[in-house]
Order: sequence, then structure tokens, then C-alpha cells
Amino acid sequence: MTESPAPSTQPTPDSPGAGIAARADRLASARIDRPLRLITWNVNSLRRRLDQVLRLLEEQTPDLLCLQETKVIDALFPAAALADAGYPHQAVHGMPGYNGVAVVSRWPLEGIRTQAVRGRADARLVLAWVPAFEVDVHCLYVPAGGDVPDPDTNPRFADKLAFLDDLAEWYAGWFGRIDRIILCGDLNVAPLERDVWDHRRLSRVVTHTPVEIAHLARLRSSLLWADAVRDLADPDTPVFTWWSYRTADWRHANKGRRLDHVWVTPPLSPAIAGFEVLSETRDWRPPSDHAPLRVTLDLTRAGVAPERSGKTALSPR
DNA sequence: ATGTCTACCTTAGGTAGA
Repeated sequence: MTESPAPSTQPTPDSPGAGIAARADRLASARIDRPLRLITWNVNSLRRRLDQVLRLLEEQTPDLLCLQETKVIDALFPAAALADAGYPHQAVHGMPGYNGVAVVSRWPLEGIRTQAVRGRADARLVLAWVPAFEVDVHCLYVPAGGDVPDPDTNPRFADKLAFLDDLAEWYAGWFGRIDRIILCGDLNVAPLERDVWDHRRLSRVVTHTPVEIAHLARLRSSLLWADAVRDLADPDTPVFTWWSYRTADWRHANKGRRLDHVWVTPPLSPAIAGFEVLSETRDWRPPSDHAPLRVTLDLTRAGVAPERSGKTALSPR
């Protein structure tokens, strides 16, 4: 999958000593001609993976990096290290031990807020408005759902389905005020046949069961989200973003699943320009079981967003 | 059914979650 090369005259993000006017000029030009590069990565502990995150930022220089399973409370979030790497703008939503999401950005973030799904403070969704690109970015971590794909005997699986339902209902409440939204993260569902290494076998395995796929489809329909990867990839081509720790030679066995996704609302769908699964990180030590997914949006091709009433994109219900 | 990671609580080993 190829991406359009970045223009050589692209604006540079904040740098020390940059004047406000100069910065405003750069932001203005950014709105016009600079592709947005976003990476989403379930790091399975940000502190355990911090060196790798810094390496990824240095090698890829994305505009936005969305992280899931940060597994760190906000007070211990490695804000300074990420700021030193050029990502001083951060939307952080953590909790002890599990879950945790964050967006780190080269560009200022506004309207940072979190959203509880199913009424729980579970640190699974953080949202921020990115003025430089006029997009709202939503970083999401869907519950894994346990091992048994039966909502009657496995409360975790039932909770996963209800989580997807509640989220779909919440987003449906935004309908009619659709704007430029990027929803990305570990959705913990591989919806299509070529999103898993063995469709028939995995149809009875959590992440690829018909009921989960149906609930994910309901979420997708809530705001008519476009699936950036499958918008570009041939439907017969397998795309995976996750390989189990339990497989000895992950690359050779290639028993992968596409659990990580980037979705965009209809105004952004014409802007979908490229994607790549950065699977080389699966060999970095010690690895996350997820690989980063990079998506490029050429916003010059985006549809016109509706008039905005306030500074932040949208307010839920 | 198995396998392997990570955090946490407590101190080397088990439990929970994925």
C-alpha cells in the first residue's frame, strides 16, 4: 500500500522559541496542504514500551499517536519524555493496572474530554479536537471479552457486546451533526473473513464471532463510519494488526487478526489516502502483541464540514 | 486445551486481565 509522499514544504510542529504568529501561519497552511499521518498502537503498558514508542515517534514522526492499554495512572504518564520527543500535546486517560488510553500530538489539542461507556470510569475513551487539521480524534479501547464467546455464561463477553451497543447509541446521538471525526484504537473485533488467519476456525473464537461482528457493524452504522484500511485494501488481502504472544514464531505462523482500526466520518472518507501496519515492531524487544497501524489522510480531498457553532467539534447529546 | 505477556500485591509467587 503506497501513500502520497509528504510535500517538502510541510509545516513544522511547535518548536522552542516559535512565535505565535509564525505558528498560526503554519497551522493555517497545515489546514490546506499537509497530509495528516496518524498512528494507533495498543502498547500493552506504555512504561514497558516507552523506548519503543519513542523510537516509533522518531522513525515515523506521525502528527498524532493514539495509544491503548497504557496501563498507567495519569500521575505517572511519561509526559516529559514524550514532550521531549516532540509531542508536548497530550490527552491522557489512565487508571491503575489495566486499560488506559492517550493521544499524543505534535499539534495543539483542544476540547480534551473523556467518555465513560456503560457508566463506568474504565479509561477506555479519550477525545480531543485538533485545530491544525480540524478533526476530532477519538482514541478507543474496547473490552477484550474474555475467553468464552457466550454472553450467558461469560459476563465479560456480555459486557463487550453491551459496550459496543452503548457506544453505538452514544454516537448515534451525534447524528445530524456529523463532523470530521477520526475514531481509532483497539476495537478487539476482526470483522471480515480476511481479518483473521482462519475465518472458519475463528468464528467460534472471541474477536471474530458473528455476534461481535454484528455489534461492531451496528457501531459502524451509528455515524456511517468508513473503515480506512478496508476502504483501500483489497477484500481478499489479509490484513492483521495483532499476533498472539503464545505463538512461538509469529511471523512464520502468521496467525494474526485485524483488531486495530481507524474509522472516519463521511466528510473524511474521501481523504483516506494510505495505510500501513508497522509490523516490524512485533520483533522489537519486548514486543507488544499489537502492531502500530498508520493511516494517512489527505485532507485536501475531505468533504466540506458543516458550520461549527463552538470551538470544540461536537458535544454529545 | 494450550500457550505468553503485564500489573498488582507483596516480597517470589500467585491472581487477574488480555
